[in-house]
Amino acid sequence: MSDERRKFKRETADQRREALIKATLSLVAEQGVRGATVRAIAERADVTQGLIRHYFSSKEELITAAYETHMTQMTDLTFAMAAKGQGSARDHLAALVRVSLEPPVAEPRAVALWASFLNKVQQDAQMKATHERTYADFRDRLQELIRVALEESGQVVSEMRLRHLATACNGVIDGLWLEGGALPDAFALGELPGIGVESVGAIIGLDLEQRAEQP
Amino acid sequence: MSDERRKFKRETADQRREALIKATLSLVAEQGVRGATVRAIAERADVTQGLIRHYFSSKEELITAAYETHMTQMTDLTFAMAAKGQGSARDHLAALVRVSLEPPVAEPRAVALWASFLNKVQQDAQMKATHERTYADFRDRLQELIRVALEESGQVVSEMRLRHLATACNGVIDGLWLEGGALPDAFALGELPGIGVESVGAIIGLDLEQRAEQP
DNA sequence: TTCGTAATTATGCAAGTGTATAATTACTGA
DNA sequence: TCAGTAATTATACACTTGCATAATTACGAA
Repeated sequence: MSDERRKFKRETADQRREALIKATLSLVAEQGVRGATVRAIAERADVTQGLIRHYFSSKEELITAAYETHMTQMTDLTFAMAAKGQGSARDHLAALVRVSLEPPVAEPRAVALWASFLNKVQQDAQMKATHERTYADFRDRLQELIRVALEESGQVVSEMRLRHLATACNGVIDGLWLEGGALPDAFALGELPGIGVESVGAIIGLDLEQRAEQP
Repeated sequence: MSDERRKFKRETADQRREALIKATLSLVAEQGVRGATVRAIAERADVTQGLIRHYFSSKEELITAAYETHMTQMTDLTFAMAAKGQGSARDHLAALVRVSLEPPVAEPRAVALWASFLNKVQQDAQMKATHERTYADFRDRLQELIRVALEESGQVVSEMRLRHLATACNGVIDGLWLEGGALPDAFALGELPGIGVESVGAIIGLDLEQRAEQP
């Protein structure tokens, strides 16, 4: 029988890193950090385990890189999708809320990843930094949208008040995002975006559900 | 030197089970399910590892029991604290929201536990059942509070509408609870309960922040 | 074509994992 | 006081884990 050595193809460093990170994320989503062993990751990326150490100085570093990749992609994807429809600022804000609470942003897989990483985030300094950076990034962008939407309706609010509103809206959005991913069967289709738009509208004092009038 | 066998004291089955569950929960909260090894649990409960198998047929069973204990205690504690002040139904509802978003209900430890268990909950049938039971329990109780508060203000709503309102409020509360525990530094003291009361009030159409008038 | 080298595989190891089982000992009831 | 027994400790085992290192091989440069 074939005791032949396994054939392989050389890939660029970027391709291999990406493949390893992708394999890691899928495993963490399915089985938690616990299930993301070097052997399981290697198998899913279709390489042997030794290669992981060739691209990452430790498994810890791979996990950290995977987390960073995931978080950044999530935030970017969310704002990119919300920016598609070019309407009033109020519509833009409403769209952001909706997009944040629908697939592919809000889904069990993404929440499972978030939950699995939480422990490590609280312990590892670098992951904590990534976490805080992406959180602040999202809230700042949200705050700007709120500011413009309020100005559009003739309201001018203080910077402090604006920060408070953004924090509150961010809390509700993130919260519903988590809830939806953790309990996918608890909400009807489209129910969560509806709750989110209603709540955010109530907090900032704008009716987000009514579409802008036709010109 | 002493190669003496370790001294021990016999305890009741309940005490030992409780101690083992407590040790398990503290380890899971700190280090995730990964850190809750039989040896670590035994050490923290001040017994040797063999004893775990004497009280639980497997480590899996211990984890499941710990989850069940934690979830049930959380729900009961929340409603017990909210029921303390005996005011109007509206005040009672507002108190429930506040209590849910303050320590000791809302704190990093509790959220860390929730997140650590999420993966296992999605895979293990028994844990999934516990999860859904406690969720439904909380929402049903919340729904009843909302119903009475609305009736008190002269409103009668359909059962369907009531279920929708309870789902929405539960989503916001759970969401903010998660957010607060995951990002303890992102909110000022008392900010989260304020956001929660405002949002829940907006959803059901009652001003929860204004206290009931003195008689 | 051939040769050097970096990418990849293969193998081994020490530490940690859950579980099974045997050996002790603290307590109870007579 | 003194067995009996269940609670507890001690030990062993097979398996998995991350990591290190040696052995190969694919591919580009000359």
